[in-house]
Amino acid sequence: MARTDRLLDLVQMLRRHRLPVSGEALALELDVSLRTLYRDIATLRAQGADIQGEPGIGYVLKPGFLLPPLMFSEDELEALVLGMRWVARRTGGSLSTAADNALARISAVLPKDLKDQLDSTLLLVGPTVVTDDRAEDITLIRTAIRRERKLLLSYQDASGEPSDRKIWPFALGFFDQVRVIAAWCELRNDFHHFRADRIIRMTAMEERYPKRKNALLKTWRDMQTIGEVI
Amino acid sequence: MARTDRLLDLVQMLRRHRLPVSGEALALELDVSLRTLYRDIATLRAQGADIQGEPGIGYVLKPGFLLPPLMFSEDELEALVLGMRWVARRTGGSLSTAADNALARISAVLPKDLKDQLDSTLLLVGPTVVTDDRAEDITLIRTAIRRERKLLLSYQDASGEPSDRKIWPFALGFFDQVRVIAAWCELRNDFHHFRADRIIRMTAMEERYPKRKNALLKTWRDMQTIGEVI
DNA sequence: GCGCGTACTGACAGATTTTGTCAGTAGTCA
DNA sequence: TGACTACTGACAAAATCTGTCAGTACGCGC
Repeated sequence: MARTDRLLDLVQMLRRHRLPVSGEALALELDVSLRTLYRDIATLRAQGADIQGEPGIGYVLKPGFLLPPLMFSEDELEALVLGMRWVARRTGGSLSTAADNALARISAVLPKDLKDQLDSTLLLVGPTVVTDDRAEDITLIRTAIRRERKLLLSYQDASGEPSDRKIWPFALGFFDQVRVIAAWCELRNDFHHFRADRIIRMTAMEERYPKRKNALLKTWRDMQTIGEVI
Repeated sequence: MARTDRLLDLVQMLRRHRLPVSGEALALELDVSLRTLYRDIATLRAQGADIQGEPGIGYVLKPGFLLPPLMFSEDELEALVLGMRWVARRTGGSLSTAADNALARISAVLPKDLKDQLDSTLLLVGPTVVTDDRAEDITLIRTAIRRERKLLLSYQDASGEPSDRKIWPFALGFFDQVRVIAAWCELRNDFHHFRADRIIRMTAMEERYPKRKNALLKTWRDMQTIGEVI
């Protein structure tokens, strides 16, 4: 199974490089000939990897990762299906789409009888009563968190008082009725939660905030009164 | 990649047989020698398949399935993580455990940097306000649905009136605050929803109900007023 | 246009892996 | 005990993978 493992390594290498890499460089790193590398690229593409190659430039992999062969139990299949259905119905934007796609991807490689079992999994997700925010905002928030970028908020707090805030978002909490951004607030100079349904306007900034999101989460979790919330 | 494909086929074959199958029969069906089959079994076990083999008996696979190598996008990874977290926190019983396991399984095969990204996915699920039912009941209901077995219910309807019912459960709906069993009720001779928090006592019966759960679901969905609910 | 760097393909022989055969051990059931 | 089966080791044959070489095509800078 040396080849299978090498294919995995190749995907990881491509993931690490953001700029185009030449096939020659990849072949060198994997310690195989260029010809073999081209064959490996072809195999990965056949398996669904979105690898772009341009003559004179090199290879770029659309962000993603390869899962090796994996065993799941029946219960795990049901959990997977229910979870993806929940995300698809309750989050919105690109996350909903991703949940649908993930399920479709799994479904596509399953033998027919299992596919039927998956499609007919009788765990259903009820309709939402959440009416707070536009679906696209979720994507905006997620991107800001992932890239550690500041957000500009026109916010209305519990008392109805409006304010403009610059925040450092580091987590997004999904509650039954509402979504909450956990962030550092520059105005208050402290951690704060922002309910998505109280956001009047939101703008993604290119400015990076000066801490790591994981560090912020850790500090925030250590403050127990808040840590218990999520 | 002939071998990889054959391993997949082998798992499917094992899934189809409920009773022990001899290695010789499997080898014949796969058109390989017995020696090769033993090697394949060993490989699958190394990959995590729970295959039991007993001399003089044959092989049995603990219900499960094998996923071939699969590409996922970053968004799909986030959707997967959030979905599993939701199932783990909000369902209970064996389904929660399955969600945790599924995530752990995926996490285990990921390269370190992706594992970190998975662990630190900052989409969180809020605490539940559901206080309706014991977690084990979910498992009981799921099993009854999967096996198409009747359930005996001591139920208290909306007006508080208690009643004993024999039902044919075919779906389980997850709402924000409550879970609902969709079933055919022998007492009313009609479809009915049963809120899990109004169930006083529940017993799984060995008696099979005389229809297919998918047929019941279809009929039920076609009755639009109810179909809109879930 | 020309040269350079790169992606990509086909052919074929050598290297590597997989497979079959054979031989043998050990466990379970009747 | 005998029949049936899981499992392992060794080794040569078969199949697959790999490297080398030769060639085409595309984009970019000069």
